[in-house]
Amino acid sequence: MTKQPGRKRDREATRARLLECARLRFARDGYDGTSVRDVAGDVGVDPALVFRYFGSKSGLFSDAMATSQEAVVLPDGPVEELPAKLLHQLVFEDWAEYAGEHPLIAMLRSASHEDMRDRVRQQVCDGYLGVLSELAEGNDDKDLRTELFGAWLLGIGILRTAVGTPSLTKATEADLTPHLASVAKALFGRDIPV
Amino acid sequence: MTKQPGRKRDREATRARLLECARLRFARDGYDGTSVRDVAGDVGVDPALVFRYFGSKSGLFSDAMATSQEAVVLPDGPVEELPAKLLHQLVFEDWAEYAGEHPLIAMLRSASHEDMRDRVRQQVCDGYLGVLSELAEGNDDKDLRTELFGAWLLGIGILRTAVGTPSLTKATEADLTPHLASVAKALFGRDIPV
DNA sequence: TCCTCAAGTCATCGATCGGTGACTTACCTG
DNA sequence: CAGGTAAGTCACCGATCGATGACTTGAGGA
Repeated sequence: MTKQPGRKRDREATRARLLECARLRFARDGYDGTSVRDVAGDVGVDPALVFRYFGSKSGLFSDAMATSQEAVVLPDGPVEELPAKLLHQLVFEDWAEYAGEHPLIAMLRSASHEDMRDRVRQQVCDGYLGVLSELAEGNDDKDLRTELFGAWLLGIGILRTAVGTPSLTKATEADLTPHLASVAKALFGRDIPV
Repeated sequence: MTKQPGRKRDREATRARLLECARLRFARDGYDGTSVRDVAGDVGVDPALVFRYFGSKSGLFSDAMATSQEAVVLPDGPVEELPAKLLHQLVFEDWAEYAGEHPLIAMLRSASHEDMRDRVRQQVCDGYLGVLSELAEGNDDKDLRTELFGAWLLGIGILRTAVGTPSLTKATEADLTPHLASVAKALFGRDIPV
């Protein structure tokens, strides 16, 4: 990712590399902890180029997070397998691109600005909660129970990666699956085989 | 909280006011988003005084968070009431001193530095998880189930205050208690009246 | 080959940050 | 009332930040 004197001049490729490095930096160090010079230095390019391409630092941030949203692939398949799949994706998948943390958890680090909060909420609601809502039945408080289950998955991810609580950090996916099933049954009122 | 020309020169009182305003700033804007000049301006004092009292910005941060830890009162009483009390304290109590958010959730905003992560982990483990562990029985994975329940409470707090998910934001304490009971029963294997 | 236009660079600005040391002011004591 | 001491202030430093505009360089077409 360092400057290579003989590389070609390719606007789109350079732009993509800037976005990639920006995603990693913003996720690992947060918005304030990342400077435009850092990102440009990772790509091996002059910092002024970042402003030519993205207008401002917040523009770079928005574009980087917008492209990251496409990278999150929501699982499909039988609804009974959704909790296990979401747990795997939120907690156990190796998000090397985001310094080992899930993008959502990493984004919370930069949630000081209001637009970041809106983006996280939209991604959570339209993405994960929308998938999870297929699990809930009934009309009374379907959405609430869905969000409660999503809160659990998010809390597990945060305690594991951001806080580093001992038992959850050591736990394997197999250690969590039985509890995943029992909590899913308690919230959704039906058996969820995992 | 502005400068009052006729106020007395009281080192301890000024120091306490600095810590109070620092806690609010750090919680609301994060470590990087808070400047020493901001905190000093809130108290109505010269920024240089902050360095005279706390040595550095990180010293101010450490002292502010150390004093905040004492402010967290862990509930006691019958173990059966612990989940409801913790839920109230983590989610529904009005933490006006910390811009409406629970200190733990606010601290995650400043978790870019490593010592912040250690402090949050220590506070979670020695505090909340220690209290919750009285709920778990058996020896197989007592600690894991305790952390799983703590993860849920933390996730609820984050979805409510930091993400702003719709149903959880609107939910009252009474809306959550039945689900709190069922999940506690699922994880701890015994009835928890709430 | 040479010209053109876009990709990329360079120099620099103004603001703000954490931090330092000399200075001034107010309170307490004798 | 006088003077010492601690609380609080002032001026300033070096570094870094986001951002701007003029400049240079390289690749492709006529």
